[in-house]
Amino acid sequence: MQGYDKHAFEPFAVTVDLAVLTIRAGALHALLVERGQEPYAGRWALPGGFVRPDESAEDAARRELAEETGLADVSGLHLEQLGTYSDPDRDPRMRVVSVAFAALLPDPPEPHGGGDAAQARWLPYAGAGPLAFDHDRILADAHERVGAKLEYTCLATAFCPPEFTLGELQQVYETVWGTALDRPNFRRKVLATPGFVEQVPGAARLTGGRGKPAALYRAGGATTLHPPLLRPTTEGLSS
Amino acid sequence: MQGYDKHAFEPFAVTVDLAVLTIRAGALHALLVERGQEPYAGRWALPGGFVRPDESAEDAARRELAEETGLADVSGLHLEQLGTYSDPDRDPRMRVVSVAFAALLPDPPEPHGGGDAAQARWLPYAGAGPLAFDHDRILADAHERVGAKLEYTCLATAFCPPEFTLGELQQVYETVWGTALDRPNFRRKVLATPGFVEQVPGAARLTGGRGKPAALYRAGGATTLHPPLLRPTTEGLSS
DNA sequence: TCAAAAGTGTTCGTCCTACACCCATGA
DNA sequence: TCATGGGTGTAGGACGAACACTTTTGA
Repeated sequence: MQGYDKHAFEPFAVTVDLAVLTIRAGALHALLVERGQEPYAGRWALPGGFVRPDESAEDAARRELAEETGLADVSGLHLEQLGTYSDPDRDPRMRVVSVAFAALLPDPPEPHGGGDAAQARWLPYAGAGPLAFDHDRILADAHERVGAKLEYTCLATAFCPPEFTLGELQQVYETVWGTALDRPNFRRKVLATPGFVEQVPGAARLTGGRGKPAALYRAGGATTLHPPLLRPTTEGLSS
Repeated sequence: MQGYDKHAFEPFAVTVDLAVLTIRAGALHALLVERGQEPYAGRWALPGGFVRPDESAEDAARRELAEETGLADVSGLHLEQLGTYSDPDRDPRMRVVSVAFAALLPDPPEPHGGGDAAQARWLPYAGAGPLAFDHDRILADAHERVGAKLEYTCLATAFCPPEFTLGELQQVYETVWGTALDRPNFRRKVLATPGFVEQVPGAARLTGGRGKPAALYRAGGATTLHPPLLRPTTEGLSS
């Protein structure tokens, strides 16, 4: 640990990769870009890019998120660091260390390739692979992380528009977890957690064309969920 | 995203920082090194170092862990990526992106500075700060992460020697969480989780000099804890 | 015989689960 | 009037919190 010398070490490129998730038509979708050149030409990949000299990885991720989605304001979107992928061989061209992020957004606006990348598209999570580089693993890690955080945080509202019904909120859980939930119990659980959601007074909306109009809710101030909303026995043990 | 050019971007240094935690004398301790030079000369810092060209961040972290603790075999220790800290100003000398790891180990052997760094020492977690760079935040994030993972994983055994008593396991929880737990209930909870611990047949050990000898247990094969062992109401809400 | 620590039993309340049932709306 | 989805009620069981109690050791 003698004095730093900018050339005492092999230079690393530092990038960000984004696992941008949303729920469309009852299925989990991810935002992907098609690679035009080698390596992995023609394969789908997570959007991402270099971290610039004057920004943090978080800054870079939000910048890329805005560029790739084409959204004017991404400041309210949930963006969370997933982890860093640093295998020496993950990019055959050179040493690239990538900080991966998961981003969650509500109703999916069709993206336009406003940024430097090729056209980005929403593809169903199931059957999206195989992706370029180690992006299959990053995307799977993002799914796993989000699924786990639904249990003990109020994250689910990040998938919903500003005003949503409890049925839509439940669909978030069911889609990410891939399981069905009991509606009455889900409803009670959510409403019993102070600050998870708050009702929009007097508002209601029809959902499936038919049926009773559903009351509308907004995300509340709470971030954690005590007690947690556990997904039905992932593994075959107790309870 | 034209072809990569090794000089098209500002070079980044990539390092690892380690939050090495243990429990000594009923208190959480962290392994720290004293800085000899500016910046932050004389301050304590987390051990760490550069990621080498041919290794991943995980490789580098385990290598540093061996060097700093002086342990011959660190392959069994719990080592987990915490996150990446990439604020452009976090190191005044140059752009350093650091991948932080949390490591957990049982009974603390006094480290010798076998590596390149100055003597590393175990300091109590409480009152360790202020540390150099953003290491206060990294260390706090490690504590928070470990505390949270105790709830829903079998991580606590990583703080224990190969054979331990349930009382010692309970001390891990109480020390990390800073709360007292009911012994009978803790015991039942742990034993009711298949694969959390398995009893060493016939073995027993005196703990406090007095009292009934405690049965010894080994870590089991399970990694997750269903249902979770929640810490007593962190925040003042439901239940 | 006392203190200390391990280990067992029991009670009581709360939460979760599972259903059955009613309400409002469009076709 | 029927299908569809929102919303309420309720009985039973599992689980956790609290605490009394027994057991085994060293002093």
